[in-house]
Amino acid sequence: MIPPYQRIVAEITRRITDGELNPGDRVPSARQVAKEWDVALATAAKALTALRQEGLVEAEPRVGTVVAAARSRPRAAAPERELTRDRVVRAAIDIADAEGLAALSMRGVAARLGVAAMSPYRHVASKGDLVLMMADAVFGGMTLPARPDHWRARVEVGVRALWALHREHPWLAQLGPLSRPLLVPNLLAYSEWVLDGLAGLGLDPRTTFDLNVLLYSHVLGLAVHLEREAHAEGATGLSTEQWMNGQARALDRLAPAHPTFARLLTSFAETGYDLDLDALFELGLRSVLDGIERRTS
Amino acid sequence: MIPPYQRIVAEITRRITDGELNPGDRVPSARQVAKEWDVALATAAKALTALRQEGLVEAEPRVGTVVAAARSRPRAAAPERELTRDRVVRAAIDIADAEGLAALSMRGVAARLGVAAMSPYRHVASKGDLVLMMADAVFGGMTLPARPDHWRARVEVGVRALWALHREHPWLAQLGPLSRPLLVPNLLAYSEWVLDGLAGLGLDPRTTFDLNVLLYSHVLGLAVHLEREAHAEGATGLSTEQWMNGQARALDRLAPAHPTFARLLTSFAETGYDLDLDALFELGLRSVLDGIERRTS
DNA sequence: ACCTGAACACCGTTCAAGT
DNA sequence: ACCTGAACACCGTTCAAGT
Repeated sequence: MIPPYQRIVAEITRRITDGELNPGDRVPSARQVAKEWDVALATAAKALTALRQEGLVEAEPRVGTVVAAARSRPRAAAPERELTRDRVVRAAIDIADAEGLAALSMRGVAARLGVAAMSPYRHVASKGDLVLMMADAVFGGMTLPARPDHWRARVEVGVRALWALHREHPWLAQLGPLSRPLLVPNLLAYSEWVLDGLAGLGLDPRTTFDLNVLLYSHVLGLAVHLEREAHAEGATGLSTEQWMNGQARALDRLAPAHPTFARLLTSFAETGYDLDLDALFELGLRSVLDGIERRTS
Repeated sequence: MIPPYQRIVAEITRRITDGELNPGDRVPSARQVAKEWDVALATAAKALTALRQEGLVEAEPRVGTVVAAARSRPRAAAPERELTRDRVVRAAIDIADAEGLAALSMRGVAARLGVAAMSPYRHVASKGDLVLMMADAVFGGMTLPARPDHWRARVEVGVRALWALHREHPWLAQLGPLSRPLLVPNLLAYSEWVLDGLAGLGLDPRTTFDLNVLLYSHVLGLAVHLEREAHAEGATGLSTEQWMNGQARALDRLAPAHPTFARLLTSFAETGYDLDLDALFELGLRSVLDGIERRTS
């Protein structure tokens, strides 16, 4: 008995080798696979993951899953290249960027690098260790411009850079408070920048630290939505809009008990409602900094 | 070859049956177990989990792990009580409250209820389904007082209740944006409350929805810290203070590159620094509401 | 029909066997 | 000595065998 996901893998492999699908072409999404083969979304996702690990397809961040270029296909090749900690960390970041932190496994990292399952363990102590190194690596790539003079401009620049980093790597929001920053040395550069800005206010050390945490939390709270937005569609197989349409009947039932919610929601019937997280980020940032300014003046 | 964690289980079981440890007494913490048996913290935690699943010990939320009362010990007993969806969901909430969402497993739920591993599946479709039901159950228990007249008081009361709920059930922060609230009907009651408050401002529907998301994110961003705080000690085996002391040398090395951070941190040398998340929550809430008020006046 | 044990395809990690 | 396959103790979930 061949498991269903292997039948899907075999068929998509055939389409690629037969030239029905060419490098760069989108392969069916998990949602489409689920429909076409009449399987659960989890099974469809598994099939796509298997194809990805074989190097036949690649997750193109803002496009979907596409057929890999022929020369990148034998990913298990190039075994002469030495396995380094850096390559392990970078492979893990690639996986987390494309598929989320939940899809990151030590075995998956090894497969992506074409090495034995245990080989990464020569370079990282554990999965938790690897995740800290991933965070350190992306914080190390954070770019902060020339230091503005005014405290508020300094803080804004720093927090915006943190938000931009979370946009690029939404899995950062799943790491938690990083309350022990010395384990992620490159996070210190960010903290130093913001604390330096806040220090311009001459508040007591405790309040200064607190405000740094509050601003970090503001980014975190909104960034949590980023990862879910990126993967929610795959999980339910529906876009927010489709889902809203489908729930219209349920909404009618709920309307009597939730009049304000229902009234507001119906006003989105034509235009739709999509969350502008960037605007919310700016609104929250401005509000908090205004609040600080009012407190100290 | 007996796995190390089983040796630990056997020894602690002996201490309980021999009366060295009595109901209500604290058993060694994961940290203490790790030290006493010279094993990794993961192994120690595993031993305690096994004892918990046997019903010999219980996680007492703000105390630690204690010996269970004799009569509650044969937890696998009382099999005559029918397994219901409600009991499955409640057992899962208990586990998540005591040990975090990461420690929640379908098999663990079944073991806690003394039923076969597959029995819970007769009442929930999947683990994801169970988690949604858990969220719905705790949102259903959320208490909102009489409706204040002023819009701002209404919003404050609602958001504070949401924060209180996250304090009680920190795993709520791991659920993500819950951007499809109809799947968690009881969350709608909260949204309705806050939207009703915000509607008092007469803003356009889009901004009203946005502000609801911003306030929700504010709670989420800070609540993320709650779960980690609760479990960070177990994971590293050190309190924040112990850890800070231990890192003093590392700090000295980093001080030249991070002068502001180092200067602020040394000022905590005697008093220590502990995050007052409740104060930060209030500060952020006030700032955001002030910002809204200023925008609309 | 209802319930559940066995099985499958995963995990992270340990450890000893291979080179 | 360095590397890695086999093994262990888990997962969530499917499915067929048991009652």
